[in-house]
Amino acid sequence: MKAKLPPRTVERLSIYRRLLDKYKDLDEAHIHSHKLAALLNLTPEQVRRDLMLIGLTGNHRKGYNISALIGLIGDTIDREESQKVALAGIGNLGKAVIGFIRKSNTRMNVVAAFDIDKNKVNTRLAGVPCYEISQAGKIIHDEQIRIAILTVPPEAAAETASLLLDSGIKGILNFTSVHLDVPPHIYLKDYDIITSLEEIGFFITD
Amino acid sequence: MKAKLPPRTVERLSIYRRLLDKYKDLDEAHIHSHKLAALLNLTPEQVRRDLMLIGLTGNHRKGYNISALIGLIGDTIDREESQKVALAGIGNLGKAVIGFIRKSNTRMNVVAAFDIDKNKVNTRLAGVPCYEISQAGKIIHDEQIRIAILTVPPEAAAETASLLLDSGIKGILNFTSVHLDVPPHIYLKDYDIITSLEEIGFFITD
DNA sequence: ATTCATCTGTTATTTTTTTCACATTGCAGC
DNA sequence: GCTGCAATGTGAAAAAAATAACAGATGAAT
Repeated sequence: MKAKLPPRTVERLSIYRRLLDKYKDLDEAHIHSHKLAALLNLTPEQVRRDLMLIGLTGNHRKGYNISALIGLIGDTIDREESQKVALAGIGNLGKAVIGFIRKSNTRMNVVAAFDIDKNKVNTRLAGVPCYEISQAGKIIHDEQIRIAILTVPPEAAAETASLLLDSGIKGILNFTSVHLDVPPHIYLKDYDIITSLEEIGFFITD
Repeated sequence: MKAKLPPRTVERLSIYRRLLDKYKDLDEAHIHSHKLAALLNLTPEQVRRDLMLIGLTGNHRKGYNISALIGLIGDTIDREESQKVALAGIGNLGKAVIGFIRKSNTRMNVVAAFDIDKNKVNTRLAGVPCYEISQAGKIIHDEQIRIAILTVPPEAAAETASLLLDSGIKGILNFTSVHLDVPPHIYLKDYDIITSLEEIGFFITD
């Protein structure tokens, strides 16, 4: 499996799944591309194309079977049963992210959190054990964690990132506004709150 | 001014400015597209084209004048001196976002925060006054706030969003994983942490 | 059983975004 | 003042993404 999919499609698949997860308890067993598109401000064509790309075939009259859809998206974008994630930086943002992940029913699983503050260490945060950052190398290696979330202050970003990469991390979700210099085989995804805000500021119409 | 720019370009312009803001204290007065591109994992062509689109002309030998660049980006993507922003939902995430914005030197300015929790109300959070959500309509209207950040729990998302829109908000940065149904003239930007994580999970290579 | 409206699956088209390629420019060094 | 290297500026090409268009399928209605 695991065909080469466009990044945008992968993003949307994740969104479809999460939306439909809430939907599946309702009466309907099927959903039309129109409906799904309307719920997500997309076009029906876009939805159909995405589902076509993962090989899902819907019923020409009833639409797509919701549970089949959820299952196939899982087969396509998930890896093992659950993927381990480390989080570095237990501030407000770090805590918020842990809470988010825990509440969602993703297969992403935060198994360790790190900070330099010794007061935060050796506790549990929403079930996640917190360690001192100096132990990150060992724990990430031992637990074979591949994905890290970076929520440290900007001044610690570069150093922490390089520590994470040395420990075997392959993908980073970077919340700091610092631009990280990573080797090409590392998947880096930046999220920059200020940029998003300024984009909104530019595009809103009075 | 305010020509029609591609959304991606606007995003990058915001990033250029923030990066160079840190740079401008250094010795160099100019920067080459190569250098800027390398710092941000972009291509030099992309940088040059973005700058071309806003009408910035660099020196063929020395590159782009940093302060001219910062100034012109400001003229292009900023509106007035500062743009007022409201934030709804003073949890960990809300606090983190307020901190982020305050530390960055953007012209975006969070002038009011709202929550239902009466304990959080009538205090100040990093200088931002906190009000009960019931006052949002009045305050947003009186202060002519146009942009809102939504960091409430998912179950309150739809209701809060519609309250914000009724109060005159034109653009929303949505951190809840709930999909909001907004009229076409509203600029909505969703940010979905889980989706980003799952995207990383899909694209990392072992 | 047949018609019909409507939805899917997919090819074609358009639009957007990125990359390529290269003529042009400006400064350093001779 | 030349000469040449190393930038920029930009049209053209390519790639990626979104949209349109429509043939074929299917269940509902008659």
